[in-house]
Amino acid sequence: MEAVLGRKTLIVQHAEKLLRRVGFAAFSYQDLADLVEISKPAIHHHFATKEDLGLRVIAYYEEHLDAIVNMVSGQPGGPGARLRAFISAGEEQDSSGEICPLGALQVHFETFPPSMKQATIDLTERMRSWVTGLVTEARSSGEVKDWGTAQEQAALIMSALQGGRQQARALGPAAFDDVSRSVERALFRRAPSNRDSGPDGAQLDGSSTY
Amino acid sequence: MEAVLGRKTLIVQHAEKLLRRVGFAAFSYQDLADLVEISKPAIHHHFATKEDLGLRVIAYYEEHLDAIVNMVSGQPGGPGARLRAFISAGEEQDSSGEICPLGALQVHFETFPPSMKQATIDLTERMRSWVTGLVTEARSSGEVKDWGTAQEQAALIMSALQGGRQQARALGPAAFDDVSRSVERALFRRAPSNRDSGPDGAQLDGSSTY
DNA sequence: GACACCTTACTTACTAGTTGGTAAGGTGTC
DNA sequence: GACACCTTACCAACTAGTAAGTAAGGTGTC
Repeated sequence: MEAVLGRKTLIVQHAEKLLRRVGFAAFSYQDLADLVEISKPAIHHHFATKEDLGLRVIAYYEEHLDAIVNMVSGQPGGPGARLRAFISAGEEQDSSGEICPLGALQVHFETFPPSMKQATIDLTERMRSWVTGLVTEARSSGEVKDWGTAQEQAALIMSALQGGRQQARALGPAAFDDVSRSVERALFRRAPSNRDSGPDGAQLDGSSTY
Repeated sequence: MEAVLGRKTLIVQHAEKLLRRVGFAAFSYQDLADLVEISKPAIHHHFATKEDLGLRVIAYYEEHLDAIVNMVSGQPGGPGARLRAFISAGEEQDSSGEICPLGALQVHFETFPPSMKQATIDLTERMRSWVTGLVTEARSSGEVKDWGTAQEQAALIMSALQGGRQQARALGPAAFDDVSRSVERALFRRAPSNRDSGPDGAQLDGSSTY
């Protein structure tokens, strides 16, 4: 059995990669079974329906967001540093061709059953409100420019980082770094901290951030 | 036959909507046939393989980009006005739940056959270089802030507008307007021209812009 | 004008293979 | 024996694509 990590967890991890790579409708239980090296009905044993599996994957993303929130809140420095940490969290991860989870959920929205649509909406709204809070604090500390509202700035950050990951699929990883730098320059009064200092910044466990 | 618009064109139009809504792998020839009200093999008559159809849809997007380029270059005012016209072109279109074509191509990239992947890369690069040119002109006219490079600013514009359309799927159309306004405020020295003056701006034929 | 011959645009009926999901049973551990 | 976890064998429904035939219309040539 050698369940070092638990088969169920392994299934979810492979499923989330497939969801992000090709979408929910475009991968089959058989694809997943081949990756996990298990029979197809064994997947059904853990997740009776594909909808169950999809919901679990979204829950996995919720946990991923928790990890980001913790990483950012544990960042040394003031609110500005925390916002910067969030914006640059996605940089210099290999993440070749991997798009951001939230973007994947939104784009494949129409292929979801209702329960997954609702979970997508919930996650998006939670993310939006958290980023808006982050921006609000950074604005009141005076480090961030004050054009527009905090909500508008948060919308820019989320949309740009999400779109950037996708552009990188066609243009290569440098395209994402352009966006990440650009977001920071558009928002902060002072220039970005030096970005190409190697892998010293806080890094998350795995795959691309938000 | 009543081919007012041409069956072939009608097939392409429905296919591009499906591609944008659910992705390339997630719609079937039967889905398409039902929409066009024609038999499934009749679609095969016009497009022997799904790949042929996909390539034609991307060519359709190329034409759509041509239309945007023409609309923008025909805009009264200087380079700044042209850039503003591009940024706000996607606003106040109903486009409920419709994401931008380029984003759809990039996100569904991995489900494409090689020829469609290449066409996606080509279209993305053409778009990137055109937007970068637009930004470069607007910068030299002094209307645009000069943080970062023109390429970085162009990357921000494209990514943000693309991500914004997707966020709107989960958060409603207002989320996109937040982004659109935000992009303009992040880039231009002067505040945006009044945006809620009703539908008087240049509008394109149909569905969501880039 | 009438016949031959072509293309375009479709139809119904089919193929081989894949889809999510199920039924029944085997094997281990507590 | 009860449960977790897995297997093989199967199902109906669906997939892209094919085969074969039909109806309409154009374009020659006599």
